[in-house]
This record gives sequence, structure tokens and C-alpha cells, in this order.
Amino acid sequence: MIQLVKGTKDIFAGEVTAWQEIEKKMRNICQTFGIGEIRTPIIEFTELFVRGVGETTDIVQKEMYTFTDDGDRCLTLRPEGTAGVARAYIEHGMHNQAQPTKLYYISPTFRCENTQAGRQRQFHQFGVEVLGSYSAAQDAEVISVAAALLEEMGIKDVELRINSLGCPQCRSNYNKILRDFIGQNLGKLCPTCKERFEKNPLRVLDCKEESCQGIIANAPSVLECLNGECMEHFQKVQDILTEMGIAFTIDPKIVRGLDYYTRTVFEFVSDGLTVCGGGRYDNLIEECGGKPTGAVGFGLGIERLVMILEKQKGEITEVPQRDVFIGSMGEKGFLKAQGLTLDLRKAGILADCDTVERSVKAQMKYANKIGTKYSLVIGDSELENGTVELKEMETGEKTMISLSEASQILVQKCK
RNA sequence: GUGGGUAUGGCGCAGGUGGUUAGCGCGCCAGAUUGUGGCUCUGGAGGCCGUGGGUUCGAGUCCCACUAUCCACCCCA
Repeated sequence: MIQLVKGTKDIFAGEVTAWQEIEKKMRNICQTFGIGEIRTPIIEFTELFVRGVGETTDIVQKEMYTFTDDGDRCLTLRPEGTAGVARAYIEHGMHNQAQPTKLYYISPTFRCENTQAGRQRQFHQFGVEVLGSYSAAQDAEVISVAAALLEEMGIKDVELRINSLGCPQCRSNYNKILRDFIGQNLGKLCPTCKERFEKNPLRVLDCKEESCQGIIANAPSVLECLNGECMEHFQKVQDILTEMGIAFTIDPKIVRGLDYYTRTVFEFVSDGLTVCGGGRYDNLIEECGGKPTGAVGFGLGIERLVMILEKQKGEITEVPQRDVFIGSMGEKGFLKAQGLTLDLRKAGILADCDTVERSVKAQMKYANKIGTKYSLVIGDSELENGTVELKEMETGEKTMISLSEASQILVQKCK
């Protein structure tokens, strides 16, 4: 048998209704915040992610699905959503629209890494990106979208953690200070961190190796290295969040795994799991070939969200409801049932009928299983008399109705 | 990439120290005096016991490899 590819999943039955609910809430919230949807391709030139996400990131170094097509183009299945949106923003000259541009997406995303609960190779990411604004209020607004969404989902005990990585200038200052600091203990670092030390010392900060942890514990904080403007920006973000009534804590250890972040970075954490993470990325657009453009956004894995919701609320098993089941007996009744069912469906009634010519008993069992409100059985005598018994399944109560008016009566009862 | 657990009909599981036709629960299908569900009873379908090697007269059961899956690490969403 040909089975599922590692790290992929079929979503159906109760699970798919849970997804639909979640997606509906996402779309609704975005609509109220004035954020429009964008659908970008799954494949992009590899170069976009190498430049956008950052060469030193784990994503680019070992987790991308990259291939060459028959035109010798080097392509990659998107490993995150932001780079594609940045590309689209530049490509379509969106900076000519009313600024800032506010976009969201819900899309399959791919990373070739080891699987675990709530972590697939093909996963689905919801993201919000606001491009064309450098303002601190924009950071706060984006954070407020995420906060509103998590609240709407009913996720318990969510904690917002924020930090600032500063602008490239602050960052380079900090890198220098950090490098000096770590350099003294270079020998004790894990092999990965030695490499990180050369390319991007910031990433040493979130290494979980014990040997590295000990060194990092006393490392200077990024926040101490922010210049006046960046400090002011970060302070303003905090002031607005406070004004909005959004609680947060400052965590100088948050660096995020993607290189494009500048200034504000944030994470929403529940039960020790990061449900949602994002930040400002003022250099990404330029990096991808556009004009310098401020931008801020966040992303969220739907699989992880579903997992957390299941854990907190229990499994969601919703069976699609049916209004009426049209049973039948004999050839003529069977034919009549097919026609009546379609009439009802066209009238917006959730109707179903027997299509496999089973016994009436079996049909009733089926009607019960699919959870129908009403049922009726059309046979020779019904066709002769022009009447039929309408049965309410829950109570078992039966009413005699006219067959010719059955359609109208059901429409009334079920609307 | 590293370490550990698991792998038996659609789902959940049982199958002491290897031995003949591989079981159970749920589900599915069909019956229980003629055309009506939910409870109960009866019957039926459905598995080359993850894949490939090996040990043996004989392996679901032991050994090895591979694959998948779960957990932890790593990283992130």
C-alpha cells in the first residue's frame, strides 16, 4: 500500500470542522482589523528565502525542500510566509496603494525536519504582515491582532513576551559586545555555537546546551545596547500596549530564529509552547530588492493551535447535521425519493435519501446515524394516497402530511 | 541530526518461556413473523500480524536491517 509521506497528514471528519472554525475566526478578525487576504505561490525561487530568511538560519541550512525544475530554475517550497509576501509587495508596487499595506494568509508551508506531535513537514501557517510603516503603533496593532485572535480562540493562560533587537546599528554594536563576551569562553561552547559565534552570535543566546546556557546567563542584554531611537521606539510600543490593556513581559532572551527581524520581536506562550511569534523586519523588503520599507508581522502554526485547543477543550467531533431523510420502498417510491431530495436540496434543506435500495429498517438506521431531524418513507401506498408520515426522529412523533406539499412543509419546518 | 518506546482487520487492544484454523471490544453489513431508527440478541464480511533478511522442523512471538510513528533533545510555527 502507498502510504502518507512522512510529516504529512490527512485532515477530515471532526478535525476538519475544527479547522474550518479556526479559519473562520481568523478571517473574521482580519476583516475587522482591515487586513486583506493574499495568496502567494507555494514555490518561489530559492534565492528569496536564502536572502529573506537568512543564510545562517536552520531553516535555510537544513530544512528547505529545494529542487531544480526542467528549466534549471532552483526553486523551494515555502518554509515560511513572510518572504513571499515581501516579494509580492515589491513586485506589484503595493507601496503605491494607501499605506500601510495590511495582509494576511492561511497557507501550507513546508520544512523538512523531524516530526513530532503538532509539528508536520507540511504544516499550515496563518500570518499577518503590515508593510509600509515604521511606527511603534504598528507593532502594537499587529500584536493586538494576535492577542485578539488568541482570545477569540479561547486559548488559556497566554503570555505575551516582547523584546527589541534594535536596528542594524544597535545590532552590530551588540554583536561586538556579545562576541567579546562570548569570545572569552569560546572553548566551552558547543560546536554549533562556535559556528554561530562566527556568523551570527545572537543565535548563541537561545542555545539550550547546558554548557552554553551557563555562559549566556551572564551575557550583556540587547536592551542595554539600543541607541536612543530604538529605545524610544521600544518604549512607545510598550506604552501603546499598556494603553490597549494588553499585558506583556519583557524577555531579552527572545531573538527569534529568523534573521530578518529588527527592533520589536514578540512571542505568545501558552503551556510553555510558543503559539505565535513575530516581529518587525525593516530590512527585508530592501534585502529582496525593494525600496527601504518598514514592516511588521507575525505567524502562527495552525496544527499547533489545534493541538493546544484539543488539549485545553477536548476533541471536537462534530457530525454534519441533516434536516431530513427521505426513505423509500419499491421502485416508484425510490424514484420519487431521488427527485424530492434534489428539490429540497435546491430549496436549501439538508436532505438525504437512500441510494442503495436497502430495507426500510436499514434506511432508518442510516437516518439515525447521520443525525437527521425528520424522516419519511415513500412507498406504493403513499404514492396512491398522496399522503406520507413525517417522523420527528428525536421524539418519534409522526404527522400525516400531503405528499405534494411535503416539500413546502419541510422548507417551513427546517428554516 | 542524536537518544528511547511502539508497529496485529477501519479504530482501540489481547496474544507468558516460538508449535497446528490469530482473538476481543467498538465500528461496518445483514437478520430477529410481512414497510420504520436509537436498546438487546444472532449471523456475516474484513488481517499474508509495518517491510526485508536471518535462526529453527516450525515465528505475530527470537535476532538484524530498513521504514513509519510517538516521546525527549535540537529548532521553530
